[in-house]
Amino acid sequence: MPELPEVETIKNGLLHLSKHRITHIKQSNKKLRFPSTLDLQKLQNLEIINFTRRARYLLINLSENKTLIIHLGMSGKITANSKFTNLKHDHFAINLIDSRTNNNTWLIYNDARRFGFVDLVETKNLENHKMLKNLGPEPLSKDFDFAYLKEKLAKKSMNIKTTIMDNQIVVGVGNIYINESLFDAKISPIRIANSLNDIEVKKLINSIKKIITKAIKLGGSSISDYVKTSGDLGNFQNSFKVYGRSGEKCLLCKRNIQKIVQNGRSSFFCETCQK
DNA sequence: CCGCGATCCTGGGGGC
DNA sequence: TGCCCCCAGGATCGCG
Repeated sequence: MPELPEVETIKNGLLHLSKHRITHIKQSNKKLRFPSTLDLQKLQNLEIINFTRRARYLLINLSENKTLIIHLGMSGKITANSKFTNLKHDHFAINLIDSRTNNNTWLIYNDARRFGFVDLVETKNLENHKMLKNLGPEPLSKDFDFAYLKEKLAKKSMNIKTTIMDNQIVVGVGNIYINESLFDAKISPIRIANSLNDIEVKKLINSIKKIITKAIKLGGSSISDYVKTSGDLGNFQNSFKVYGRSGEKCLLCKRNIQKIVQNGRSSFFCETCQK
């Protein structure tokens, strides 16, 4: 799925649709992650105020104090098109009109695996939504700092990789970016979280911020499903140093990159460079 | 409270 | 071409 850089890129690709008015909505009857009790026709005639993001959730702030929450699961895509052609796995499509120019845009949500979801809430209740209320800090925020992470890791006896992927510790760092961040920090994914010393905690924070920042700059990582709202691919996949490179040579020491499985997810790392 | 595995889905790729 | 198995940017739930 899209991790934080992919959702941030999608959000940025939609900003020009702020101030547009919703005129038509198409919705399939397939369930996404949750059985759909939401009737998107409620969106008719609402105006888009702006687009924001929290963790991996795209938030569309609407008139009448409503917010549409969208999560892309593993394979969700959002594109902005001049036409709606109802492709396989299109789950909803929202027609937007720019009142100044009468320009028409379809915002289309497509998700083959249907692990994503959509919900509509009163904006004042947004932070209390069950999917949002227990989230940790944003990785690029000041709150994600040495003192915070040191305290969190001290209580964790599982491996550092799985720990960082826990959204209650820090949000949006998924399987690609944790693998890349641990390589950058030269820390092995199998290290127990509470065994990291102060220098390692600082390095890990710096590496996560650096990798996430670079990935946003490059428009995210396109492996199989992810595309930008324009339909174009992201570029960070060309910067992978360990993710997906098992059996290939480490760019630093030339030994082979290893692949192991931790909590059901693949981990890629260099046993020589990461301690 | 913790760690771990199963689970929700479809599609692509490799082996045979 | 086809079948079968494994794998995939996530996150929750239930078990011991």
